[in-house]
Amino acid sequence: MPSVGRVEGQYDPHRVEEWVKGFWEKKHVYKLVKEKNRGGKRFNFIDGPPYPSGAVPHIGTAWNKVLKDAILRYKRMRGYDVFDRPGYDCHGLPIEVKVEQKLGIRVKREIEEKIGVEKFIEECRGLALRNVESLTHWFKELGVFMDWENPYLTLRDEYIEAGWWLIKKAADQGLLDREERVVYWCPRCSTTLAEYEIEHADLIDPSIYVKFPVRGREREYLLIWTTTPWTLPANTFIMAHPEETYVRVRVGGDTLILAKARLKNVMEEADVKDYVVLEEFPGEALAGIEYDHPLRDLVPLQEKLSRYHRVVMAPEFVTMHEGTGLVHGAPGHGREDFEVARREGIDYIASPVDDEGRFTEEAGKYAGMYVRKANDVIIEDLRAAGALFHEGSILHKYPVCWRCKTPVLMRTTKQWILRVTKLRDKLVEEAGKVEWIPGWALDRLMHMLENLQDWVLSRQRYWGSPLPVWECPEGHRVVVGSLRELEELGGERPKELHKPWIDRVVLKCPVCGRPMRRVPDVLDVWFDSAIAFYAAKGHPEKLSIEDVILDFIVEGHDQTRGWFFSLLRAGVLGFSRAPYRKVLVHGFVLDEHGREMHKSLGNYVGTDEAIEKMGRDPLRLWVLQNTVWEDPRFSWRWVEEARRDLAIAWNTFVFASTYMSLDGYDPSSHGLGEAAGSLRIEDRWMLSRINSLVKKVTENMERYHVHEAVRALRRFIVEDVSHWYIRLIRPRVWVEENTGDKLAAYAVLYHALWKWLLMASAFTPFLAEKIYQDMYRPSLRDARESIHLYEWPGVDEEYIDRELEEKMDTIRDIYEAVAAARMKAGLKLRQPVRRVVVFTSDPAVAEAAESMKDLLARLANARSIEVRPVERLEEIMEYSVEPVPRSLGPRYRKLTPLITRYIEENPEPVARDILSRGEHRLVLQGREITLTRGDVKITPRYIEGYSVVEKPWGSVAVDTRLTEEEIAEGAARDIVRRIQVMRKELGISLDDYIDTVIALPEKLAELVARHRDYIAGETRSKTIEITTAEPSGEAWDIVREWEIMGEKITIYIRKHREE
RNA sequence: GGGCCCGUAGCUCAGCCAGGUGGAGCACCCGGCUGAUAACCGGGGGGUCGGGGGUUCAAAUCCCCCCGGGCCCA
Repeated sequence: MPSVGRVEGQYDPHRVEEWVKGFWEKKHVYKLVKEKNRGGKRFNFIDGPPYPSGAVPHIGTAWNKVLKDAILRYKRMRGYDVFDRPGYDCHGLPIEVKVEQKLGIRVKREIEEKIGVEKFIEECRGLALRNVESLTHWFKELGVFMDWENPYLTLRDEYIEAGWWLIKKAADQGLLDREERVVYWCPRCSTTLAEYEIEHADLIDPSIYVKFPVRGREREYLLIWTTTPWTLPANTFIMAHPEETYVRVRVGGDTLILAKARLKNVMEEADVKDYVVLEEFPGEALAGIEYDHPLRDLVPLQEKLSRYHRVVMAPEFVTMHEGTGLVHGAPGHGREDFEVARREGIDYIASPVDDEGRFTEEAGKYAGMYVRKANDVIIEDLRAAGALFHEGSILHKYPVCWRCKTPVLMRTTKQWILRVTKLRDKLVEEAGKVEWIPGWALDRLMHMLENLQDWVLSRQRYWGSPLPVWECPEGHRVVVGSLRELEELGGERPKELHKPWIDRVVLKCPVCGRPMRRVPDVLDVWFDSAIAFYAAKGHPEKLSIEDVILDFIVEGHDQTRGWFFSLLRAGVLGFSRAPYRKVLVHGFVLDEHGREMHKSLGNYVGTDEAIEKMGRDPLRLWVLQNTVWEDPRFSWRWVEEARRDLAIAWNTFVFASTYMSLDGYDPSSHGLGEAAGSLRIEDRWMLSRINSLVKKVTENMERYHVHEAVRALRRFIVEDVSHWYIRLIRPRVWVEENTGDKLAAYAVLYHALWKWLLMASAFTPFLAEKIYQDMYRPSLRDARESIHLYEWPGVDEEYIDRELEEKMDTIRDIYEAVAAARMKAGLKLRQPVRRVVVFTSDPAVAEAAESMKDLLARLANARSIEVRPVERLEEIMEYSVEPVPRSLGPRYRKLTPLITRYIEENPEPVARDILSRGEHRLVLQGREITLTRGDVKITPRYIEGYSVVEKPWGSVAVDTRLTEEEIAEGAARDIVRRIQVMRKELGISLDDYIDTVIALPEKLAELVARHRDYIAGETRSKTIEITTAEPSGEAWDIVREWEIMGEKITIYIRKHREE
């Protein structure tokens, strides 16, 4: 006959988790879980690939994976066949940089010169794969059930090939193009830098105001401000704001043009006090004004540029926060300038700077100078030309190379782009069809789509997917969509698709027949992850649309602009659809002060450390209970708190399983059906609560409010089960015989805990598994190998009784008042009292107290509960009344003492009349006297024998008058408790018997003796002696002195041995 | 500089969408309880609901501005 097994010992996460880990491994539980739903309804999910630059995941990454795990476990429990392949984003500069550091490479060209690309690539791959392996280890440690044997890796040939397909597809639509772009450039490393390779550092730079002479005007100048004098040789135009007001100002013999809003600041900075505003006019009026470059004689390039020199309107780039309101435009050195140049139809983009940051011949006098060093020379030349209005310096944030901290330059280069701007309307439409959780994620994305830029695909690096474009000397171009096409074009399949092997593949130009070589660029890593939605599964030609469109993804809110956005672009490019249906956004884990976690700040917490210190389930519980889309603050204290709550959950199961197994409880023969006739009100309450809980947790999981689901589960086990239900059923469980009453409690507890455990298995899978194996598995016929092979519990609507749940809340409230009233009276809960009176005029409270009288009496340890309307509170009140002579004296003069005495002798009627009617009339010495509120000071108090506590809905009074019988019972319970403490100290098992002697003074002995049988029963005493003398000199296991009701008593116990 | 999010007790957060007497847990102090006890129960101190303005009979809640923090971008 199956019966409930036993959960034992204190909750030790590491002990539990190590065991469970081994169990899952040995029994191949993940595989079994997958097989269970194979072929069922699909849940098409994909893991956003983390970047394997480190070996141990950040705690925020742990959250990311655990969140996915909880959701996928839930979906599997709901019967879905879940696609759960994880992935890694393996290419890119961060890995290249680490390898460069390892190999001692300082400049990019050393890669080819010293190491060779082949070796370099091998190193990059090695580093990526090692980190992939390590990260996978930690994700498994966290209990994340994903297909760790088959992750998708962006470095694999099949993956790269899948990417080629999309580029070909884009090219076929005319969306692949090549054009000049302004990029960040590190002059020391001779390379472009992406945004994420830029840091901002405090730097001191020149801050100069330069006068550009207006063509055809005498001593009239456009005044501009710049902190990068080295960009002046490439000046092409000047930008102004059409809607701002500008002024002509006379300074000395010069006329300067600048924005009115900046005038005061500029003059103050230049320390010019004498200036006269000649004219105000709108910025619009400046449009088209031509000027000459002050350095045109020194810089040959300026000959080419002079035809562009005029003022153009650029409201989006001209601010009134700094500068002069006239902005020097050098499209070769700035993105905004570049944009304006394009808009203005300027086709010559000057960028006279080489790879190492030196001026080229075009810059004339400055040729060969390192640009930042040329600043001083340029300033002197400006001064000599009479063009320098003011020179100062500025401390500002300036972008620097994250690797060598060199200030970066902006420089023009040719880059390959995807013209996604042409797809904007479709992107907007598709983004709107997706369900975003929370909704504001869509706002973010839409904002970005409004400012949509073309996608710069190419990078001049090594470790990346190769751009599949080949060109011949005639300028003919092919885009290769697959390896098959490569071979069809006369190429030989290389060893692998990375550089340098792919660069050796030479094709034959289909137009002119000449050899074609590959454009040496690699792809932006965002392109790699963008195609994961299909590339993780294979080449798109072999996939159906249902394979490709994801049901659900979840990542951090930084990915709105990252992965969510790039997936959307790739989805629309490749399939004219958003590639996902629902997107959940999660937050960032900050340190306990709300700052970002950084290794350099010393506030970094790794997953390894968190697991080691706190355990996996506590960590999981903590991360999962945080509001999904907000940024939680990490502190060890919170994880510790989560651990403590799990300990309470664990103890709940220890309690249940201990008694059930002791009694050989078999749920299959004494289940809820059998218990139906014996259910007490608290049982019906518990059944209602657990089903309400299942409903609530399910609803929240369906809308991906994981934190609400987790909080509800946590609250339920701690408060409803541990703190309340178990407390209520405890006495029933202590009964030795298998009464229907006890079995009903078992059935309910067993059932409720099982449903809870099933739900908890999605969130704290280790704890749930261990409890299942220890307690539930032995009790079930056809038990499954693992708890993770069960379905999500259903809701038994017929058990839900909202009214009962509300009533129980009221009972808890009343009970709190009773406890407070007892405390005021110094009556411990063990001491029975005659009665408790609930005074209320709230029908709901009265109804609850009335209908749950028995339960309330048990809780309150009262012989009876009475419910009365609140007016009758008066019956247990009395009033002390003091006359107020200051009020009486002036009115009644000599009568005052008599009135005073009257009041003191008749406090009750005086108080009642004044309180109820506002006055009390009396006749003294023939004179009618009316006492009102001001004449007396009334102090109400409760009569002796009651301790009363007030609540918003009424009052609760505990009758504190104890009879001898009640005192005797209290004493007996006191003694029972002492003996229990001693039993526990003795370390004997729950079902052992003892022998007991209680030695105590005569006056107590009689009282205690009345409850001799009760004491013996509760303490499992086979023999019990109540005596006033010391017992004979037999051997006792424990002897202890106690003080009860102010008297010394001595208790002797020993383990009972059968003769 | 822009977009989005967050700001409520010492700490972490609920309450806000659908306005109606500000809550929980933790921490602290006092008292109690104890056969799941590193637990639990009762009481206490603790709040300009980030600041200011507006709408309203009524604002933590709705609207506007500002400040601080986070993410993304410039």
